[in-house]
Amino acid sequence: MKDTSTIKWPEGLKRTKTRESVLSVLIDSHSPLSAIEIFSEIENRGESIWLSTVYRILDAFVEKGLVTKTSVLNNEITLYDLTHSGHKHYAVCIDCHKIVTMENCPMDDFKPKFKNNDIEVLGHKVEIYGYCKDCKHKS
Amino acid sequence: MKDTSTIKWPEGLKRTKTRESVLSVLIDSHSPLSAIEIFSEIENRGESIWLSTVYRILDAFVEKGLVTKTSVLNNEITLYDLTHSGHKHYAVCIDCHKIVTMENCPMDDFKPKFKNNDIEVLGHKVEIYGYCKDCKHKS
DNA sequence: AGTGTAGTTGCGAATCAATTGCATTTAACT
DNA sequence: AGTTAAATGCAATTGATTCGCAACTACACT
Repeated sequence: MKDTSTIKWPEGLKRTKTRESVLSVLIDSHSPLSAIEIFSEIENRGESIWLSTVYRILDAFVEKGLVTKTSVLNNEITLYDLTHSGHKHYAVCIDCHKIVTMENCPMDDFKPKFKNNDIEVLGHKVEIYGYCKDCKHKS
Repeated sequence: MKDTSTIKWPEGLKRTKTRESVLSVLIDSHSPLSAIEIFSEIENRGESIWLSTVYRILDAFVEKGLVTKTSVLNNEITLYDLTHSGHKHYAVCIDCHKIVTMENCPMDDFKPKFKNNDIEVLGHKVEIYGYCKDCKHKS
């Protein structure tokens, strides 16, 4: 299991074996993972955990800001990733569901306009979908 | 039931009573609705329909391009709306879930950047979240 | 108008991700 | 080491959505 000491452990959460496992998997991953992928990876490593525990741990991490929850493709996929300093957006392959990180953000110099309602904007989400280079040329 | 004849009926779909009902509710609505909201509205009008039928009809309409499916707030809400000529994005109130349409789109003059992967971009989704003016000043 | 048939719906059961309840276990403080 | 609130194992449940199948109906063709 990858050392999780590089991450500052969130206050108020006990440092348990299952939580270390989940965090470790997230640290090792290059891209966002689903709860089931995290669960499977932990089982593959020979450790034991319950899926409901994974969900509970992810919820706790999200609440502490350590992890960011994102969903893409109109509900089909919910993913979890370590919260990165600058926020990120993703492009998703419609076919193989590969996730590619966007390097820039369209909202950086953009002011959303609403007709008469004013909205206190807290955040935004941008998702791009299409085909990755591997899937572009399938049958 | 509102007259649905202003909308060109999609080819290959039989014009049935239930489909007219669903379309009529969508025409009457000012903003996107969930499947259950559509179902309830039809029941409230004294007509009878099954929820699974609503889903099937919405799927068919989406496939024909008549209706657009959107989900917001990280999976919590899936909404259906008549497809508008120009595409739309929404701002969602985190509290009351009110939907406000954005008048402009940040992607209009924006080129997404990816490190080494190239993506054939087919579309995008932008979602803004925050508090609407009604919820801004709650306790 | 009557008939054939593919498409559609009623209805219930099934699915799937996610959540919850409760008894047991454990991390962390004294 | 003892105490306790928090965390987990485990199973059952929820809630949105989908599926299977028999009955029905819109529509095309006599």
